[in-house]
Amino acid sequence: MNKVQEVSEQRSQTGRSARHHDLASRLITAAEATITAHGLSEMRARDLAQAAGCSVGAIYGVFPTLDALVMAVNDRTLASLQQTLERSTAPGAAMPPAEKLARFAAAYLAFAAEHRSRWAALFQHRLAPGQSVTAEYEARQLAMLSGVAILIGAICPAMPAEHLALWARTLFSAVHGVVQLGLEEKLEPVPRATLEGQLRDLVSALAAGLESQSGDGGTRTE
Amino acid sequence: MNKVQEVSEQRSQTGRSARHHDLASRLITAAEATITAHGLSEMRARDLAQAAGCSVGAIYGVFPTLDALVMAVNDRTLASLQQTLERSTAPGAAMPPAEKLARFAAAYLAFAAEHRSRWAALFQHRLAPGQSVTAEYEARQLAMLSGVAILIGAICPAMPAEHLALWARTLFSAVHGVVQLGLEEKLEPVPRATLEGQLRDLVSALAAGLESQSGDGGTRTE
DNA sequence: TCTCCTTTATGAACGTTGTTCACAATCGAA
DNA sequence: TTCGATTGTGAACAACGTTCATAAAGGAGA
Repeated sequence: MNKVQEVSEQRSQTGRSARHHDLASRLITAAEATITAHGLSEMRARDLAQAAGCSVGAIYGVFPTLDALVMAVNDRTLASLQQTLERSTAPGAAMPPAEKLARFAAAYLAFAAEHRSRWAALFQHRLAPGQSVTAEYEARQLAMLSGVAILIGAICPAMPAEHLALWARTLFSAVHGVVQLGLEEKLEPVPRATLEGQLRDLVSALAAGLESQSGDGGTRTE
Repeated sequence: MNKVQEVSEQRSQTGRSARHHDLASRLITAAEATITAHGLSEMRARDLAQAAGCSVGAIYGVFPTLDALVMAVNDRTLASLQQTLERSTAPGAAMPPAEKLARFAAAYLAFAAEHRSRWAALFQHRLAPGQSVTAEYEARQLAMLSGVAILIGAICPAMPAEHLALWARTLFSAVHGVVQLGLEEKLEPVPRATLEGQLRDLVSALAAGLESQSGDGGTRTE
């Protein structure tokens, strides 16, 4: 980047980069709307261009690929999910940690069910080989996991940090699995109330198991 | 179907239907090989036709859609998975049921890791709206779940059958979730040994939790 | 074996993708 | 205003799943 470009970017508030950012924003909004309404598989470059009020080619001046646009939507979705989960554990409230975990799981199910398509897009979308995920995206994932780790730490105060991190991943993954296979339509769909019960039982059984083996605490790697 | 066709089908062992079946078999094999080698997303009609020694159009004389061919491959994969899981629990051997569950989970991980693409295809592939899954497919899913239910029943003899079925689904889903998010490459991939540890801990914690609350046994649906 | 009609195979063509590119419009600095 | 670089345009491109007019093949009756 040469000096002329640098200066111009700092000066013009309504210049190139602002328009750039506006178009990006409109495209993300359009993509999000499409995914919400009809799912990731119905997202089309030409439709997005029309919805965002630009030409097809303009998309590629902002995003290198439609996949990058999907990732931008996924970034937003993950941010929303993270906020929802964070609030669900009611950080201020006095409550048994096991109960907080149960609410966490319930909140995950609620989010997945209420924003099904956007949530599904988080997992349907596979990134091209060699490509990695946004730093923000990774940070949010870690934030969600560390929230769970804190709750588990409240149940097992003696557990070392690395084990807490692993258990957090395990518990999160287990909850995710129940939600995913539960909402999957490949087999007969499980009723929402049944899924809630499954999650409650899963979390309480895990919490009980964690308490009872709180001493050696698992995660052995022989 | 008229009477002439009926008779001819019974007579000719190397006639129409046999060739039909042969081509279907070759196509499934080709599709399976492609998925194994390069993943579901690299499967192409023209490549399959070349590999199976037929024209592109001939595919559609055997399968209504490429999706149907994928489902045929998935049927095979699920059959293989079911067999693997069935054997993993060593039905004859005397062993604590919790240990059998642990081996079940380990076998699931091993299958997913060793046949990654074919296993992934089971979940990547979404069936068209209104379409359902093969009867065999559903039967195999139920068989896997009932295998888990039996093991859980050995841990909680007092638990009623419907609760066993639900718990089987929960445990299976939880294990699946750990494996799926563990093998996912969206975040840094978790080492295989760590995943094995996670699954061991998950299963033993769940088993402990199940034993301790064996009385009321959960799955409440208020 | 020959004939005839039904059934099946063929691969060019079709419609729809994501992506690119020659060209035109636009923008910002002088 | 003028000019050079940047950005927007939409027709064109390649690749995809699927279809269809046409050719080939198959089996039943003579």
